[in-house]
Amino acid sequence: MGRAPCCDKANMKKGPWSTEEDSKLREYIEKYGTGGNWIALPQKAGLKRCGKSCRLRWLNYLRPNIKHGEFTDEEDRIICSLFATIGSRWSIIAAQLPGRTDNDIKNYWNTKLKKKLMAMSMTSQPHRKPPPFPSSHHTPSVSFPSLSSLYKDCTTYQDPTRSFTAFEPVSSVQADLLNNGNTTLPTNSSLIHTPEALVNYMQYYPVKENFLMFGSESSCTSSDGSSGHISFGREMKQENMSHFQGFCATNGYEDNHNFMLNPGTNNGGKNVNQWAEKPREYNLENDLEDFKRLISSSSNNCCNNNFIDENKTQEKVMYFYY
DNA sequence: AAACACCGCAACCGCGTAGGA
DNA sequence: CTCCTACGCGGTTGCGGTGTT
Repeated sequence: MGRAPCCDKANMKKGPWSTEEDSKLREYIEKYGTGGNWIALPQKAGLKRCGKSCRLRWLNYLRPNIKHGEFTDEEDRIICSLFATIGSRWSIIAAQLPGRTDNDIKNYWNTKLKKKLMAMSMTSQPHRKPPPFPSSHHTPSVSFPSLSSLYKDCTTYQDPTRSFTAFEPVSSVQADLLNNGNTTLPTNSSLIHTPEALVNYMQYYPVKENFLMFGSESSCTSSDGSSGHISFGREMKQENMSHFQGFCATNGYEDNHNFMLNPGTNNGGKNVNQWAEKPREYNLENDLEDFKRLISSSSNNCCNNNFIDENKTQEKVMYFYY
């Protein structure tokens, strides 16, 4: 037995919104507000739309002060940095960018920014042989060089209840979680103040499909990855923080070949907090110089001037190999 | 000029969760 | 405590626009 639909879809209009619908919705909300009830709103406003659809239209398009158009370099930097820190928590990222919606940022990331980062990675490491690029619903993997370009200042971001710093594990709670996994945390690993520290930090990231992993495992088909939302604005729950276990899941890659592959709390009934053998060997030491070079070469530019023409390098930018 | 391919964005879908009954 | 409803989120889809052949 399936989930009950949120509304009677048979009588609901779908697809693009007309200007008439837009103005109806805007006028109603400006006059009466949402009333805290999106389900009832469309009927009151005289719209043949699902409440969810109205909400989305309002939040993503009609709401005042919505910013459309080009993202600035600063916005790029914030997005990348936060993505590296917390993964695909678009609503949280959007909260740091006034006027931007989570949908906007998500689209921007998927269609442009990710490619920019990949392109930059390729220009930085042209000798690398490309592996297959993960499909779009796979974990959003951020390459190290791209992060290095964003690294420069460990920006601190705010949310309603706390602040956190890019590359900083978002909560100390994870230390407890990790210790439960028979691992010893590197002490004082929560902040990275130098490029070298960042490189060292990389040793603690799990690896999947030859990609370094940052933030959450958000492979996220809706059935396996969307659990454990971070409840910013409310007290953080411990299980929610398990997404961040990937930040420092071992006491050193040389000592521990296990990697946290599924840091989520629920993986569709499959293994939870599963430890698995490191999928492949990699020579981090050989890459250190590359990483450092990338850091120094790109630390002053975020996702901008160093980017190559994505249209002309599509073959390249679809791959990144570390 | 037409056909095809690609891209970007708006919108939809389904799930997890909060909160009230 | 359980159930139910609505909300919010993140992943995915589909369409229209643009570029390429």
